[in-house]
Amino acid sequence: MGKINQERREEILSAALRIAENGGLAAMSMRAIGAEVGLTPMALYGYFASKDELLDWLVGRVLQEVPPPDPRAHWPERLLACARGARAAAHRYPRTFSVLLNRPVVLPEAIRAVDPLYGALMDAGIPHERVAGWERMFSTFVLGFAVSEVSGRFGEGNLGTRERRECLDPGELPAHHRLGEVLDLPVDWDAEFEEGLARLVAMIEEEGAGTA
Amino acid sequence: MGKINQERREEILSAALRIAENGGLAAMSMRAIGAEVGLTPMALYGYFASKDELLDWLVGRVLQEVPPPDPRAHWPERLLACARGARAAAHRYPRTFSVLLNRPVVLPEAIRAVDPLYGALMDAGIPHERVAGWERMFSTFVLGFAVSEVSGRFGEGNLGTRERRECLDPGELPAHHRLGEVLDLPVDWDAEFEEGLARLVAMIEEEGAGTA
DNA sequence: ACCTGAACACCGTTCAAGT
DNA sequence: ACCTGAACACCGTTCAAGT
Repeated sequence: MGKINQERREEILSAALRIAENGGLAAMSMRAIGAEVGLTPMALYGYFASKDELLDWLVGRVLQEVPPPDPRAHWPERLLACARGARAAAHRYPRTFSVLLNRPVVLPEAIRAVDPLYGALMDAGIPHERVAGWERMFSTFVLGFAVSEVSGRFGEGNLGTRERRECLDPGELPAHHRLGEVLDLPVDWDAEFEEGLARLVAMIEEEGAGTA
Repeated sequence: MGKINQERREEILSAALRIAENGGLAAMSMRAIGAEVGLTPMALYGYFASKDELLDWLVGRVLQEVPPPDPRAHWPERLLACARGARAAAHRYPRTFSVLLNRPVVLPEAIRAVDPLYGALMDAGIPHERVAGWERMFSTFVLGFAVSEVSGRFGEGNLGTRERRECLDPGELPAHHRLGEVLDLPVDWDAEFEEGLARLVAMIEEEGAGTA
């Protein structure tokens, strides 16, 4: 077991990432990945037991691109750095990033990515038994926002919203009708992300201060 | 165009949902769906232009199972009802629910599901131009939490966490090491969801009161 | 330790044809 | 309007074989 060429494995994962970003996750077949690195598809099974396992490793590959925060910075800056780094990775790999939310991650890379968050929350004064819960809140917001953004769930720059709204019975959509054109205003996604983040940090500070 | 048997369409979507829940999303092939409703796979293309479009409709099918809140209830209760209804749907369809976060939803059902949230936020006193942003925060939390729960991202009841932690260099995971056994405590997911929800509602109330 | 070729049981989708 | 059968170009994966 185990004595397999690690560099080659990284090379394969990078190829998979490249293919997914160029043609979408559906284009990322074992055959396509193999061709990209100059191998038969069957050769990949020497590095990954199945395509499913390859996808697990791909989660780790994406997580590696979220740089760990500077440990000398104050805890709010460390939280912000993790959050912004994760969102930046989502923008860099918009077609692949959603795997982070879809797969039950049990990789070393996942634990390694969480550790700085635990550290920052403890430094904020959060009681130990509540650190994991706050980390879940924080990462759920960050990943949920980032995935919604790149998957288009938030609407693609609100194009076409108006038309779609109007082809529905207005009596069925009273709130949309009351809001009207306000819904077509452009959105500053950076600002919205930062505002949510700031609120979370403020809540963490408050809970931390209460027990300091 | 358009004059197609709607009941049959619903029947097909229910069959698709059934198959995905029994065997996972990967088992939901056009062939399997066809067989489940007693049709050739090709017959499905009379109802959906492609499997991708069928998946879009499936999002609507799942959203239909989130009951609209009682419009006579106070706005916080309406928000809570929507959130709990969505999470309940996630628990009912754990293997299918993640499609809600992965697909750019442009269906009437999606707009219909959002309308009660817009209404509640306006009744809370949120300025009109900030209603959509608050709705995104709220639904991101609800969907993100629910998807993380059913996809296993939060850890499967924390089983095996300890072992996984220990096979990593403890010097690389200082925060995990400091927290130690606290990380193995059981989690009350209902309570954690409700706590996050309560915080959101409190924040909404605060912003609404500031401009009332 | 690493890779290949042929083969198996599947996919989504098109197209011509049937009622 | 609705459905079928045959066919095309793909899948992931196994297995025996090669170096």
